[in-house]
Amino acid sequence: MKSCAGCHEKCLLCETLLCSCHPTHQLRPLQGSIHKKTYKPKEILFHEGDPANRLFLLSSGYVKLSTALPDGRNQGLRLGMARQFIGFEGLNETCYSYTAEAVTPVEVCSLPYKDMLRIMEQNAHLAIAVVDALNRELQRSNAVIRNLGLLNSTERVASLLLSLLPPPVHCQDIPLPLTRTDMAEMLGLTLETVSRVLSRMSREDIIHLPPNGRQMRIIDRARLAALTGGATAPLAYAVGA
Amino acid sequence: MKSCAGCHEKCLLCETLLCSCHPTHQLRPLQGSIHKKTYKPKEILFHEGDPANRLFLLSSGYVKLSTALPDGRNQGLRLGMARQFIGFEGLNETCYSYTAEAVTPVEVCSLPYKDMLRIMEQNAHLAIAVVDALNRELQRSNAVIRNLGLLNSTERVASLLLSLLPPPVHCQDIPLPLTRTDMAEMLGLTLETVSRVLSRMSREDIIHLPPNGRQMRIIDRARLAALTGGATAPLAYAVGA
DNA sequence: CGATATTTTGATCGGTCTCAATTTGAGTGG
DNA sequence: CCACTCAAATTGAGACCGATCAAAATATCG
Repeated sequence: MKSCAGCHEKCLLCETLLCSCHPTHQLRPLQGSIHKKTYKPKEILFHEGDPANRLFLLSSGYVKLSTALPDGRNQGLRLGMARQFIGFEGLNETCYSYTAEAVTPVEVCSLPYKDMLRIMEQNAHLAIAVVDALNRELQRSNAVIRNLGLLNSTERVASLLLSLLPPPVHCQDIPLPLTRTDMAEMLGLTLETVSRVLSRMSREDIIHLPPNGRQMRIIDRARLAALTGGATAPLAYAVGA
Repeated sequence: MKSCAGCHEKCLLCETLLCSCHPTHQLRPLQGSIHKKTYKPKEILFHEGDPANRLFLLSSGYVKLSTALPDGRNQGLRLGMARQFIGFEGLNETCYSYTAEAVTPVEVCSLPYKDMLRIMEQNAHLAIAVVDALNRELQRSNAVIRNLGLLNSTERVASLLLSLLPPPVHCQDIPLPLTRTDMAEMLGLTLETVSRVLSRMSREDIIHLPPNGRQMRIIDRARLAALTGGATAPLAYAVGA
């Protein structure tokens, strides 16, 4: 974990904060407390229940956020993507309320809550930018709730796949490797059900499943969209800043 | 809809804003744009898709927030309770992303987004208070996602009932009338399933169902809690500020 | 009291889970 | 390069939970 003091052009957190801090010098004293770190796939950023005092901003890669019941049942909440905050909910708590695990190589910046609070106190524009970001997350959460409450297994899988596609309309490849278990945990299904749905979609030439098993390609976006049950809103996993 | 200029002691929005506005006079010019309004049960505050330009703060009563798919399937998102914001997510959108309907007599204050933004710009403490509130909502949403993804019908109903009980531990009565349909829509179940689960709980003397059918009383909180599957976190519907 | 909405309850159906076996792929060391 | 091991994915058979359809019972309200 090294300080971020000298990497303005590469550190998203610095960048974000600097952008919204008109008197730039306000930020200087903080740069020592902003840290940049990389994680390999399957590495844990933090566990649910860990004492929380830092917030993270994802520079690149994907992070799986999940929460569990005492009996071990595990539920995926969302995928953290570039330019999103992670662990912000702990701001006025003592513990993280979910687990964050890298699913790809990941770069994050982090800084202590108390420093973030200090910056927001001094800079209302930044605080408003944060309000904005949280509002967007809330909308994503609402879409997830809708989908879990209303969609059947096919609709859920279709929505997930579409929401994982990056914005360019012509893009076909899903840019991250999710196991059947990962998908099942996000969708409130079992891995077998996910596998069956994907197999059927593949059989019907809607998607292509490489022998690999994880990476996937969308062949027929229109037919896939027709399977979502009209859950139009990009299911909240994707959508960049 | 009357102005709120003269009701500092009764208007939660004024109160909230005044509390966090150190130079109180900053707020004065806004009071003309803060409006107080009351709604009767079943009245709609706003519909999903309506053009959005005001945010609401609930002074008293309960508001059901829900979102629908194009084919009509409807999903409850949460119950808005006293001291919570409603319609905040539209802050940088053009439309409300869900429908808000009173389930009890309701008092709300509202003001235009642009005024809220102006106050936040001038007052970072208020903006931080908003960040706080949104973080709490996000945690509630995460609990809802967890419960929809992991819990069976009995566990869902039990969690809902417990989450509807106001804080005092000895309190037994659920303070708002929800129809079976309301509950089903919040829980991702059918009204028949909800009815069956409630009937069984009543038969086993865990709850009491008045002939009324809507108001309910918790008889054995411990046994009800044992049915939640360890979904400890108050299911995010309740929990006051 | 009659009309309507809501709830309860029953019978059946179907989608998803569960359990199990098999297949496939990735990594390792000979 | 080929066995071997281990993890992940696929596929099948059966069970079960909740949905669906239908009817009866109970409230609410004019």
